[in-house]
Amino acid sequence: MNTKHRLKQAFLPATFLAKTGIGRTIVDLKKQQTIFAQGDASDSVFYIQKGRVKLTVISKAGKEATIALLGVGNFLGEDCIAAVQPLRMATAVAITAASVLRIERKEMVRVLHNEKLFSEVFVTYLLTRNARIQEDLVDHLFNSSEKRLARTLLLLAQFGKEGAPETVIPKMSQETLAEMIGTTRSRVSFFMNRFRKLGFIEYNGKLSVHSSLLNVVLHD
Amino acid sequence: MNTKHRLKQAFLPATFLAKTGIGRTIVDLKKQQTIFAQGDASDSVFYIQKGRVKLTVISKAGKEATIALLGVGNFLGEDCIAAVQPLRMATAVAITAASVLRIERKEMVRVLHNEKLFSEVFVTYLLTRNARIQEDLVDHLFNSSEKRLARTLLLLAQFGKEGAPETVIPKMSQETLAEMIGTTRSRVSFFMNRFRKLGFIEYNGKLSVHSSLLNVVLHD
DNA sequence: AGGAAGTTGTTCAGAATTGAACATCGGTAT
DNA sequence: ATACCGATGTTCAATTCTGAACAACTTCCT
Repeated sequence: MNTKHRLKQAFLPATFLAKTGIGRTIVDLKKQQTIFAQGDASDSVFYIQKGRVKLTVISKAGKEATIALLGVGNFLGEDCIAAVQPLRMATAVAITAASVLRIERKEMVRVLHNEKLFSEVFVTYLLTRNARIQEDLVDHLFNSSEKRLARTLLLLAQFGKEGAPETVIPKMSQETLAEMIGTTRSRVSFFMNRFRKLGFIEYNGKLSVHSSLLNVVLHD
Repeated sequence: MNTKHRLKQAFLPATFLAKTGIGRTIVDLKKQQTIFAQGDASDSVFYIQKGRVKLTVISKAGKEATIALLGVGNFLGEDCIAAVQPLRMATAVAITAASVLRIERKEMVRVLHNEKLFSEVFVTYLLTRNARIQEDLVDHLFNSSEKRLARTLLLLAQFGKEGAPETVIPKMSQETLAEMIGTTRSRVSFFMNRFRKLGFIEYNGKLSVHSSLLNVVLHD
């Protein structure tokens, strides 16, 4: 394998995102560990290789909102690339043990600039993420908190992979669910029990979501 | 100027986005004209050169929501690049006379792939847009409709340019404002009058926003 | 086992929001 | 001018949501 070929290999996205190097280090995280906090200086991008990460924002009034749950293959803190905002706009916390690749801003810019394949993957990622956030926004514009909860549960059920008709959802407190859909915990508790009575979900230790929960979202 | 130099020139983003060519045409639009509609086949991206465009979504229940107001320098319909979703997820309507560059999907992919500078500009655009949508979402998670209206008016006031302390906002019906912040027209009417009585805004034919409106957004 | 701490089920009064109705006020087409 | 139409101001009952409280239940620690 000649040098040129090795160089090219090194920059296939999958390869790049799995290897350390100049400006790239792997960071292992314990459950509950903070990756960065709202207000921190923002000079690196992360790529999730293992585990799950929660993105939250805290308002002036001190309320906390969860704006995204990210998993394997997602980027994190990518806003810093555009360098408009040199501060983290949200807090990122690992909600399971996790492993992330930390890429310094300069390195990220360099690679984006020099490697077509990587750049392509990243653009696709941004477009997908964009679409998802936009859907969340539309959800808020149209739906009641009951429907938003139903939608969130359905999305979480698909979170890992292609869905079996009933899927188990990772442990998640009602408090967090409330933060995600923008309501209060008591409301979440109320609706969860409603869904349970109607047979849309089940739980004792694990939470499983039936496809029948779709009725809540789809019905006028 | 040799051929190579001309070729390079042609792909500086500003140049590219101003010129027609294979897979690129300029489309002139009258006020109220539709660029694409929710559900249409999605095979091109647009770049706004002149005018303003409204992006709306219609829910199953038939309600309409305005998810973005885009101006010069914004892209439109870019989700089709990732090709995950071959259908338009929203409707785009020119709200002033406008001029947009229509770029076919294939051409867009080609240029993104071949032209570093263009790709860089586009990534920056996506990151900015991402941040903006996310802010909109956070706004919904935290704020009451009164604050959301105030925020929207302030953003509209900045819409064109760097802000004079008081800025005139383009004509915009209360109905549209209601769609943007996710509430009812009567609520918008109510708050608009409140803001007026408090001296935060003024209007007879034109609507001007004072910086004092910030108080509404900033106060606990 | 015995807390301590966190999570969940439940209730409720007060606050905010919705949806619909009706009156008013320019425009503007005939 | 008259009639019509869209946009706006205003009201109100019904609905939904918030915020706070308290008890019951789990988990985890020692």
